[in-house]
Amino acid sequence: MPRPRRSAVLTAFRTSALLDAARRVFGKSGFEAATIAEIAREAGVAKGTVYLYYRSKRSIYWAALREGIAELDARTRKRVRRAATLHDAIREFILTKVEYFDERRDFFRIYVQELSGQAVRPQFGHADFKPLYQRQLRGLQTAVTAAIDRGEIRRVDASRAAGAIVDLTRGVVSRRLMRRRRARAAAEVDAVVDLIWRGLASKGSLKR
Amino acid sequence: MPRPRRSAVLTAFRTSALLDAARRVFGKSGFEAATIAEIAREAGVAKGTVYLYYRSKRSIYWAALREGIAELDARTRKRVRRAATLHDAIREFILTKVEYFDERRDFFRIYVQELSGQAVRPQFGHADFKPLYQRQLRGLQTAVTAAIDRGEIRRVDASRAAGAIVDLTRGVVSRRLMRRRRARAAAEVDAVVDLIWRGLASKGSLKR
Amino acid sequence: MPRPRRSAVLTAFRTSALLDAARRVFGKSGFEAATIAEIAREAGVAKGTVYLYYRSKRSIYWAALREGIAELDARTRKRVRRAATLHDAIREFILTKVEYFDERRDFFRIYVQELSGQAVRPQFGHADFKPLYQRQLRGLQTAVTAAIDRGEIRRVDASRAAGAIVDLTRGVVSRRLMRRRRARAAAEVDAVVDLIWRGLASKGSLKR
Amino acid sequence: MPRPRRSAVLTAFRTSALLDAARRVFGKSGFEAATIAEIAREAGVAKGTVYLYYRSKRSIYWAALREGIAELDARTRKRVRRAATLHDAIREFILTKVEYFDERRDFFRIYVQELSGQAVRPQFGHADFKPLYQRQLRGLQTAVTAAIDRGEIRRVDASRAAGAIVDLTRGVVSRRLMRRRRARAAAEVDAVVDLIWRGLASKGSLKR
DNA sequence: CATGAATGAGTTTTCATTCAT
DNA sequence: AATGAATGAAAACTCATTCAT
Repeated sequence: MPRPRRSAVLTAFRTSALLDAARRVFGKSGFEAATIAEIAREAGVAKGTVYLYYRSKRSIYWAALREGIAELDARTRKRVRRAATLHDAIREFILTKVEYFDERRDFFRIYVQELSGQAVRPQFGHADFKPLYQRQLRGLQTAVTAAIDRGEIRRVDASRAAGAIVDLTRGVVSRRLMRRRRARAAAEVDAVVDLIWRGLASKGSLKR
Repeated sequence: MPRPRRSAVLTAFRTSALLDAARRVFGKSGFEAATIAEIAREAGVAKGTVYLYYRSKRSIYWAALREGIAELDARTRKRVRRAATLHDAIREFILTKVEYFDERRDFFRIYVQELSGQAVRPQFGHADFKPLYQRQLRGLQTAVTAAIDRGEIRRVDASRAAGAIVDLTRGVVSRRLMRRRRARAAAEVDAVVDLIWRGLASKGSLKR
Repeated sequence: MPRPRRSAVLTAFRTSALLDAARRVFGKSGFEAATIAEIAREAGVAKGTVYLYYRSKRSIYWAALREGIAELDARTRKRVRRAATLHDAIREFILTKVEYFDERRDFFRIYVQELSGQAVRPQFGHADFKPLYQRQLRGLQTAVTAAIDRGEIRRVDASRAAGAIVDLTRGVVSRRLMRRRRARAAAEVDAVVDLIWRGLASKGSLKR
Repeated sequence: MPRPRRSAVLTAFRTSALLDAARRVFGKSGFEAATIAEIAREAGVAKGTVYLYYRSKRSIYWAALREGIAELDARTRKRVRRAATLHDAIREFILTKVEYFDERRDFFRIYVQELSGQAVRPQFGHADFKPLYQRQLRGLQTAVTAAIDRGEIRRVDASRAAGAIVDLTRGVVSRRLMRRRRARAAAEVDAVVDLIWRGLASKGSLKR
């Protein structure tokens, strides 16, 4: 295996600096209001240089988004995989995201806006984005189905359950980031996990 | 004091046509990408006419948003007020929104983007918007607290419960609108109400 | 002689109100920044009405300018005519203008800007304007020539002398209007008349 | 700290071309009627390029004005400083301006309009402009005062005398530029200097 | 590879002027 | 005659993208 040519190292270096900068700038201003000039300045390069690595403003935006999602996805999968029960899997799922976005607030701004955009204008999103996002849903769905089969929880629509977990996760993260002082992550996560867990696991019919 | 405009009717007519057009255009493209020219064309008037009724692009955007939210809020309050139990209140809450946004997909796009924006950049957004949105949360919170006092549900953090209801509602609506063919609203709503209800009402500790 | 038809009265009334308003508004903002809407509002009529009396923004501007100049010209001629000597004629000339513009500051703004414009872009001014303005110069020139013939003053270039009188007049008025508190007109005028008079009347050669 | 622009030469070149163009265009049309597009065309660059060097239409206007005034001021001071007597100082003062504006007619248009604007709406105008202009007046005033002290001229109000010199200068320049064929500068200047000099220097009382 | 000057399409907003009522 | 709603041309300014150095 040839060691990377100088240019590969350089490329990796620039790419990383540019994506960092992009995340900050898009996170601060949103896609439209962000400018290539600002990203370049933030990354410490000239404007033209951005175009040596990315074809367009959109494309650096997608790249930043994709990288963040991929990283988040990787972390999530790693931690969820270790969970022995669905309960723990859900807890790890939510906790991973809460912790990740606590670290990367800027990225959350991009992520959530894009997610809303997706929800709302499916035709627009980048082809790469939806699958990455859907994989999460499918992962949860599979876990839920397995738990049903194991008798851990009652028979629920696995797809809807997965959706609900995702929705509640987003809600927790959103509200955390809106507050100036953030509560301990574990406490907040446990509360929402408790809610969803009762929702999934309680059997029989409840008095309304 | 200027005598009244020749025709309040005309103003109402134009205003309404412009807000309709604004909703469609902002819904399709988002705030930044939308153009006044397109809104004008869509409303069947000349560009300058828009400025006879609204001072700026932002202001017609807010007007469209405000009108939609006010209408949604009114409908929601009316139906929730009639509900005898928290269970029914939650059901009506969600159902009202599902039905409203089924009718007004365009508006959902604006609404959800703005909501995400709020979550993410609270300093932006119009002053009018947050209160209108927070009122919802407080309404739910009050209902939850009352239900706890009546012993309908277990002791939960009312604020978190309200947040969860809002999050799940948004999720349901989002996913409905993403699908080409929409399921019956009632079925979908019942499923999510069931989930949240069990989450709130199930007492004792559950095996994990 | 038929008495004026109603419409003639009305026309006179409107015209006068419009010119007053125009003077104020053009005086306050200059030609470009002034708007027909503001003139109409100031005159207490609707925008469209302005166009019943004047064909265009330029034309109401010219009308306001012309009226002011004509009035100023009339006053000046009347007072200058009475003067027995050139010295008095000059004094009356300057005094009339100082007094007139003390009364009508707004008009001075229009007048002086237009005069500068004329000086600078002769091709632009309205055809009516230059003659009105030149008549002043010729009047002074004639008076100077007569004074030379009478031996009141030394032989000077009458045209240049007339120009100098006009220039100094403008300067006095300008500086008066720039100051918050205005000195007595007579004192200021006498000072400048003294200067110009010595300039014109002193004979022989002076040590330099 | 950004390293110096690649080429200060380029900046100087563009700046100069743009100011030249600005002078021509503002001179032709006045501030309001001039357009950035026309300035750009005149300078042989694209519209956007203007904004690389100046932040706004106003700012290129001020820059053109300031440059012209500064140059004129420098020339004037240099030549006036050399004059041994007030008579010569006045002559040099007027002559410098006549010659300068003979070269730069376009600039005169801007200059005189701005001066009128100042006279008439002091609150507008750029902060830099008034001092630059007032310095002239003060310079003349000082020279007049000194001449009085030396007994060169009679006791006159120095401030008024300075004003008169400025007014007459403007008049001479104006009238020169209005004519198609211009007389020799010296002849015209001498005539007006003679006038003002007699005005200032003639002692005793003159028959009126 | 990197730069940053140049470009010009595209957007918001204003306002003189028209014309149906 | 009067109105004022509607029009759309025009202008300042921004910024993604290109390309000569």
